[in-house]
Amino acid sequence: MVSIKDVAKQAGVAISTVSKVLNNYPNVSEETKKKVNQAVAELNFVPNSVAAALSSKQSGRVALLLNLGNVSQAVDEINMQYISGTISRAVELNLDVITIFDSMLKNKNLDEVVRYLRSQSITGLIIFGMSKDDRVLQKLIGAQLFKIVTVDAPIVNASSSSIWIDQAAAQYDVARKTLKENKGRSILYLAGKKNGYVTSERLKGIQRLADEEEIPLLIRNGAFSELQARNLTLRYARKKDIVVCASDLMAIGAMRALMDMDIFRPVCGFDGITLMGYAGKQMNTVRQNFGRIASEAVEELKRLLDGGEGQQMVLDYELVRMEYDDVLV
Amino acid sequence: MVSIKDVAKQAGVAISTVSKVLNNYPNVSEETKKKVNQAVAELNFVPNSVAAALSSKQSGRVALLLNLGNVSQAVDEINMQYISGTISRAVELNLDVITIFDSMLKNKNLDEVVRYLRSQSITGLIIFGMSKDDRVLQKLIGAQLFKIVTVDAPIVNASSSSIWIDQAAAQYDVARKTLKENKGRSILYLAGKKNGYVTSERLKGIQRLADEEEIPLLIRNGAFSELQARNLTLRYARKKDIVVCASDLMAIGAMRALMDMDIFRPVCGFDGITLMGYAGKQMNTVRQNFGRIASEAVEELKRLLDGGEGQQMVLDYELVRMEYDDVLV
DNA sequence: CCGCATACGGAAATCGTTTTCCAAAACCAT
DNA sequence: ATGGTTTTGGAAAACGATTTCCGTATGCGG
Repeated sequence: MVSIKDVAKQAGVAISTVSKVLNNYPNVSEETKKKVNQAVAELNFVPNSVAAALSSKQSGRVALLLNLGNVSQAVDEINMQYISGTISRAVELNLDVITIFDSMLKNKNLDEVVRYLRSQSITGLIIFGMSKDDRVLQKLIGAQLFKIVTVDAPIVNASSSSIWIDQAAAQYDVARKTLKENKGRSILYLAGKKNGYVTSERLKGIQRLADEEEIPLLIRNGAFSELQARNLTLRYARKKDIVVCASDLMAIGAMRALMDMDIFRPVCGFDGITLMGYAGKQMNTVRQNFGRIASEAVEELKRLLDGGEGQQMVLDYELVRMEYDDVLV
Repeated sequence: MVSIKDVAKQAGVAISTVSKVLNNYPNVSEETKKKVNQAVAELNFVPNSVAAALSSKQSGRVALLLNLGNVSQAVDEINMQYISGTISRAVELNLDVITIFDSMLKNKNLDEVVRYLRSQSITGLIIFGMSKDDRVLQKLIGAQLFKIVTVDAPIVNASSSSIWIDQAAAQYDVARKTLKENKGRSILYLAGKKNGYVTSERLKGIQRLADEEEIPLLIRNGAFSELQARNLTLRYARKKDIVVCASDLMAIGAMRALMDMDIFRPVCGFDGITLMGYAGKQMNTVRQNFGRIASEAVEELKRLLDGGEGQQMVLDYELVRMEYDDVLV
């Protein structure tokens, strides 16, 4: 393997000089640079990032933690956007991503998880969709070994940042829009998984709407499950004017149930996934730009790794109405 | 940071001895092992894999190349199964995966791609869904720097293996089943993207069926696109008894078109993705177990990295009939 | 032309392992 | 005891970069 040493010899300069040229250090004359670059080209030299990491003690390695949740269509789409968004931006920023699923962490003891990350020289973590009191997350923060960026799970400390969209506002907005469009006077709300951050935020949003409008609000826990949403809809939808769901998948379940019952109720969802187009009816939903969120998360992590202070960022969302034609490719 | 040196001191042995214990080398007495392990525990020592990689020249780093193709729901689901299948197994085998999307490679010159992989000390590649004469793939093989496992793109050489399912047989089977169940006597076949390996294999399968049954076969190129499948169905479905599609997504497009036309034709797909449940009708399809394929690919790569010879593997598939209840969670 | 400041380039230590090679110790049969 | 194996443990040289520190050119003003 051709090393920096060979380049130095070929260029007739010292090893350290080559390193300086390679890393754009000052105090190297143009002439020397040229010599070095030529030697690099001639020898087709590629720096060994492993050696560089060891030497500089900066691995540039970052782990991406994903919550596979109850595996489903919807989650796949979201996770793929997270993954591709993260990786693309990371490569641009010269970070090196290894992907980890929470399912790989379950039934492992927490120390093992930390050991694994440490052994991999991982210095930064991007964590998607993990509730803020998840024990894994707590352990990772507690270890104080990593810079952490969480998405949709606000944590506050100097070496961590959080990014989220205002779930309460979004839930409020989409429900309100649906309510107004249909002149509804009561709401069936199918909530997400218990104890989740986004679940409780969205609950706040819908609660605020009901309070402001002074209309009845029936809340049932649908746990982000299509089947549960379906069953709850079959059971409760007749009694309320509109069905507001904490996720698109649930909205689809609700819509299907309504079609089976042969009654009409406006339904709205949350997430803006493609599957919405297959629900059979138009629906309002909240589009979160997951790719962009991921990309921002990477940038934020980079900032932390470069010594920046932790901060909180709120990104925007968009209300959309989805139907089949929107997804056809 | 606590290093192997500290462990050696604490245990009262030499560095090399610690290393031997850590890596299960022979010729270390039980007693010494115990001392070392105790020291490791006391100091909470975690080996630095970067240093190990540099020293041993075995990075254990592997890249996973994914074809995002025309980004869609279906592709997301398949890719997620590939990714999670790959990563889970890789961690078990102590390989270290970095994920790359072909979209990150487009409009990069090929040398850059190789340089990137080299600089990352990547020694093995798992490549999903890339046609065998893709220029990137060709370049990677040509570089002779990597052990490669391709999925659904047979290549033959000593440092490469390929895994695939028998696309022709699967296409034949599912189409035949659909034909027989419905006593059809003619076929409209909507094919996949031109020049793809799986496309041409599946074509062979459908062709064989038509030949054997001595029935008319109309082939149109639908490029794995839902919209194209829809349009082609609108145009040609009346003339044939059944519609055989080269992918589930196309099958859904076809089914929707038929519903719009208000005529009935049996449709079958290929892949077995969840989305099929939302098509509105039951359909036959071929279920490929993408997770298992990924897992096998990782094992095969490990074998290659350990010095094994390249080989070809054919995995099995399964005919299924999918409907809404199958996907409800 | 001298002296001083600055730009430039090089020698060498370092990062934390693995691995080779060798010496010492332990064992065994005679 | 002796000599010869076999275990066992240690010293030291890699691996391929980065980075610090220092000495020498170089430039410039006087």
